[in-house]
Amino acid sequence: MRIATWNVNSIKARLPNVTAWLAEAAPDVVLLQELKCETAAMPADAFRDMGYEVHAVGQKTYNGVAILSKRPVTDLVTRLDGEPEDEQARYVEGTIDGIRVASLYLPNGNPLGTEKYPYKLRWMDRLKARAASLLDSGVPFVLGGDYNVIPQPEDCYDPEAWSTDALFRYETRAKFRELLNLGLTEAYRALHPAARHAYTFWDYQAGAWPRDLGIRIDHFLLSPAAADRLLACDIDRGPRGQEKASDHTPVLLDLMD
DNA sequence: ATGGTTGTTGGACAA
Repeated sequence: MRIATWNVNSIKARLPNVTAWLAEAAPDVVLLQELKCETAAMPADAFRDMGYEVHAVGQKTYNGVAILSKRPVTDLVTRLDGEPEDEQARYVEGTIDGIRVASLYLPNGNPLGTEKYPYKLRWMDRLKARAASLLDSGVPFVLGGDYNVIPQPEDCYDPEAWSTDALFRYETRAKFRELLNLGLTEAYRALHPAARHAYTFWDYQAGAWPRDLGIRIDHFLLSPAAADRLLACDIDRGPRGQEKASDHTPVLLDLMD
């Protein structure tokens, strides 16, 4: 099974880029983030025409996640437990061929000193609780998406400059490690321990892309049973260099069938 | 040190 994750920064603005890339990369499952549209406004027909089921969880203007799948998706979950008043569209999860697969958009958390950062940390606690529950269930699972977390200094171009940012500060990385220490495998780093400049996001500003000033924030976290089936995990920088690109580029995961 | 960009939206806000 081939699974892709991609923060598209508006599915409407990115539709030609996304459909062209899907035709070439041919993933069985696609995890999208930052749809920036309401659920009903998701351009689902474009993906159905390519053989995908479409399961979007959207809202106006901000956030929004989706799972596209060539095989049936069952038992959909569309939010994380723990904060019933939270209406941000950041999580969707379903079962595909016996694997629980989630598309998540973890809060950015900037600027520090506002409610945004505590919200990010609480959201990470809620995700950890969900992962613990899935581990208890024994089902293999893959949590993919935009984590808005730079795990290690080698995952950004200038660790010193990022040291006080919500994506990299110590407390954020510690929470991410808590998640990993449940027993999850971060697929890209597990397969490419020495990789440098393996970025998934480059800011639109200040020539970040041509200068390769990026960060690695889009990840796949795998349960032990899913990690046993890990074949490959790679970043495709191609889409970031195209016209009208998202500021993120897709990451691909291959699991043994 | 500031400003630099893109998307949604029709002035900021988010990233």
